[in-house]
Amino acid sequence: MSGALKDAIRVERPAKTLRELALDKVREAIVNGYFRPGDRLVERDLCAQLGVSRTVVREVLRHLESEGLVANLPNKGPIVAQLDIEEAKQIYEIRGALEGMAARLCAERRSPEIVAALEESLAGIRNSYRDNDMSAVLTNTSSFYHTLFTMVDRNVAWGVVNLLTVRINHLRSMTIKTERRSIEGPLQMSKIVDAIRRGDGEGAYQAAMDHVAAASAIAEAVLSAKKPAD
Amino acid sequence: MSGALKDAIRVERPAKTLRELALDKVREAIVNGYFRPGDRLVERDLCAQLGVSRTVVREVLRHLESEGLVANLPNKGPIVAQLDIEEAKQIYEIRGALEGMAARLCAERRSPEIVAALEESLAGIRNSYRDNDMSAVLTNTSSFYHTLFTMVDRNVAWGVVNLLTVRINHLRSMTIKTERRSIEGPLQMSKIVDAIRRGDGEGAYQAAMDHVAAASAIAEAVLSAKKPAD
DNA sequence: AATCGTATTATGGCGTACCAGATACTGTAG
DNA sequence: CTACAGTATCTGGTACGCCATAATACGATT
Repeated sequence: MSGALKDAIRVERPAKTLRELALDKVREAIVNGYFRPGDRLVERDLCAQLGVSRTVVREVLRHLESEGLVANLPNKGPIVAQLDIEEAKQIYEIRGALEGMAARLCAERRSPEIVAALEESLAGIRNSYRDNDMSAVLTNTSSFYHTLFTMVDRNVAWGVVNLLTVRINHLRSMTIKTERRSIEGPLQMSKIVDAIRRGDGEGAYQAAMDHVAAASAIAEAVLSAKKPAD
Repeated sequence: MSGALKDAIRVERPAKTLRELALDKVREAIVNGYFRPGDRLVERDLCAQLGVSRTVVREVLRHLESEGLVANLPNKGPIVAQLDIEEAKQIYEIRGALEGMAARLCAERRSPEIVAALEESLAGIRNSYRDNDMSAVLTNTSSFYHTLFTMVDRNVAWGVVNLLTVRINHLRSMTIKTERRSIEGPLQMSKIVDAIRRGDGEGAYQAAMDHVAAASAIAEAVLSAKKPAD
């Protein structure tokens, strides 16, 4: 049997280790608010809730810690990381720089496939907004940026953006619910696509920056309006 | 006792857990080449070498995995991550974008303190080159960028850059050994400082981009010259 | 009654032992 | 000399136990 083909019939295994499953569960639980920022994450409780051993739980906590989703208080143990407004702004800023970079690269490549793929994602976002399916808005937005990065083979930058994005996920879900966002969001994204279509690197860069800047502004408003009420 | 002062007399403790110590050890061992890319990291061997239990070793390996220093082959276990040239280029590119951003912010702030701090680091680099102390070159370079980011309160971006940098550390130690680098490197960095001094945001951005672009080019040359000989 | 010391509890940090499943290695029988 | 079975190796995962520390509750002493 010669190399290239032997993968074709390879039996697909679950392949996910228990640890990875647990990791996803806990991350999701944090991201979608089941665990609130500041909540303590007691190892033995998590063992019970997840139905896995402490070893696995601890590895998961370590992993989330290095993702910035969990903070570890010395002698007190892990808690869900608090997101302060300053940090959130920085994350948006970084995303702007990287997404702008990717957008510029897409524009410079002048490939119709990229434009097509982006427009498909964009259509998905519009549909999700129309259907009021906010969770779908998030995943489609994610896929929009995913294509933006991967079409120009920037998987590392995409990884970084992803890593940062989970930390502000609850902010994201709040910003997209803002009234004007349902109109302005897709509009700004279509400006990115337009610039890419005309091969306007600088324009694409600016449009991408503008989009996250807008998101950042909304997030800041939301966050500063909420913290005092805490 | 009123809040702001109570930290002043706080007694500080060692606070480092065994896990953190082990993490640093292993990371350093990978970064400075004691473990080579592709080497298997057998858990029980590490236990013996580090003198700690498997629990700790496993958590450390998970952590390094999420840092990208260690890769995990399913059912075969962890190995030291291989750095392919494509990934290295992407990392340099991201650093360029972020360091350029930070440099621009520094320039726009027009603060003499920033310039002073940067020049001090730069002097340190020059001295280290003069003394042929390559390890000191690396730490001083690191401190140069550290000030670049932290002086404008961009600690998140600094974290990202740091995370990425460890992955290309052996490349860094090769690029700085290049003949011309000892002259051109500091020269390019002084251009960044100059632009910041004149408050030229765009110039600082470009200078920072140029610097990493040069590093990237050298790294690519080094890497592609070495891989075939492998 | 206020304060101080002590016991208890909760929890993380760490270690050990064990088992199951996958893989790599090896020696032997045909 | 090959095929196959057995074995060693290693990770993935689990269970359990011990110790240190922090917080809290409680009780004693002045």
